Amino acid sequence: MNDMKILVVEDDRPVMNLITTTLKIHEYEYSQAANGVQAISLCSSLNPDLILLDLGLPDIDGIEVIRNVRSWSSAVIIIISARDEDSDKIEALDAGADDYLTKPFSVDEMMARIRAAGRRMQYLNTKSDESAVFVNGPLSIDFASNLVMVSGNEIHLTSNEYKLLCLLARNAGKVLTHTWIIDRIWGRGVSTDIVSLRVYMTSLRKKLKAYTGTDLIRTHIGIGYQMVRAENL
Amino acid sequence: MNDMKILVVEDDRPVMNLITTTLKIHEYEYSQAANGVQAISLCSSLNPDLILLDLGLPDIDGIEVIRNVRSWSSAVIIIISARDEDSDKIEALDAGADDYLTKPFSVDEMMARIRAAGRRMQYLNTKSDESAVFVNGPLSIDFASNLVMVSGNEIHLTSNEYKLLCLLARNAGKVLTHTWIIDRIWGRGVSTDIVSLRVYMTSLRKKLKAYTGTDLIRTHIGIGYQMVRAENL
DNA sequence: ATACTGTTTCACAAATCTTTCACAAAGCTT
DNA sequence: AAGCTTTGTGAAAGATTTGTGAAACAGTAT
Repeated sequence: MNDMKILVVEDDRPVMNLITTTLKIHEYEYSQAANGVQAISLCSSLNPDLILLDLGLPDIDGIEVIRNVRSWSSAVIIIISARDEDSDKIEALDAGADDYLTKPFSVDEMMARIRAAGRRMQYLNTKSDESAVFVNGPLSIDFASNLVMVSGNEIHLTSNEYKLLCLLARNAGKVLTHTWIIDRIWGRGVSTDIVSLRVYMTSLRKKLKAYTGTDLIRTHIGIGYQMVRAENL
Repeated sequence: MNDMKILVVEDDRPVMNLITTTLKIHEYEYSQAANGVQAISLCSSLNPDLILLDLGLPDIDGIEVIRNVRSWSSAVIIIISARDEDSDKIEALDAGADDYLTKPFSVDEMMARIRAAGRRMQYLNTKSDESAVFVNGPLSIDFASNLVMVSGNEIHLTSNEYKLLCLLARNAGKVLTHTWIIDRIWGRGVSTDIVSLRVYMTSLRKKLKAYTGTDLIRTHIGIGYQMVRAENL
């Protein structure tokens, strides 16, 4: 039995069945909600560790559900959205969602995300957020000393590169949208283009890959970037 | 050779081998103990700088080992715990452990934490031990007599230059921000500009480089300065 | 007062970082 | 597979930050 409580929010019966059957097979403990009101209510009574949330609910807007839950829960939120809802997806991530699945999705993919989220959860719990040292595979960041090491070799990052890396690292596993990142590096409302962000991603990646072949940063086209935990790839 | 004595306390042979092999590769000096009694005994005779301690020992409770050692030693204690010893982990941190690794852990992560601990340790040691002589490549500083030597030649520094050098040396390896340095040399809230700091950096560097080609001080644009350890460049 | 030493300021050169741009590469859509 | 969109990347242009010599300033001893 996996020690993670999951709340599945989905109004489409067949999809709900597919999900719950899969969760059952993998021995996860789960509850179900078919609409937004029920989701929020169940969420507060069950306090789940992870929420699988379909954005297209019949009553409340999925984004509102995220905002509501995020205001008091630190559960990992994985949203489920149809392909042509890219803008909703971004809004959801900015509202506090952690990752997403695009319909139609494979159950393998779903399970992979859930496992990754489980590790992320555990990481957040045990590290109590403000650990002085961040470690992910060959990468380690000593926040106290402003030092970044790859495979034991110190690498030099510019101020913006370092900020970018810290954002990704402190939210490892989570998908960060372009605008979210830009807001935090250049400040809200600054006209800086996404083009600069791309250039920084290039040089950051180049430096991180100097001593290892692996690229810990994944691109989500049309959405943003994500640092993947080494054990998930 | 890294100048840190490490005591590894682990009863599981394969894990012990993994750890010691890794330490050997990175040229750390280490000793081994397979149980709590041995650990405490070796600890008092060797007085290690860092202890890697598995919580699940066959004889004494790991927490007791920590309490015992902490009562007289200031060694950095990094505990190794299995996932199901999570509550013990908290107790261990309360008892005086400094950091922890959860089994299974990667050797990369272990090394990152050991290095971080090393940096912290060095900071604490040199800070409290005023009579220590700092040595880094061709540079040596005798804090007791305020004597600075480069390649065996005594050099004369002004008061501010000396303060600056001491800050860098006592935090060797660490990146120090401009404001941090300024606060410490001129006092907090003093309006002294960063321009002066630059001028001091120039003259300090000039004097340090008088007898050696190497520049031990690295500039981090937009951030501050760092004294790099000679073995790292 | 003068010489001496150390500190701060200033102006400009040098180094480095940031942004922009053009085009290649990769990813989606049909 | 073709066409369109998004992302990656090297290089140039632009903007900032640093480095440095020299001058102005401050304090002390001669």
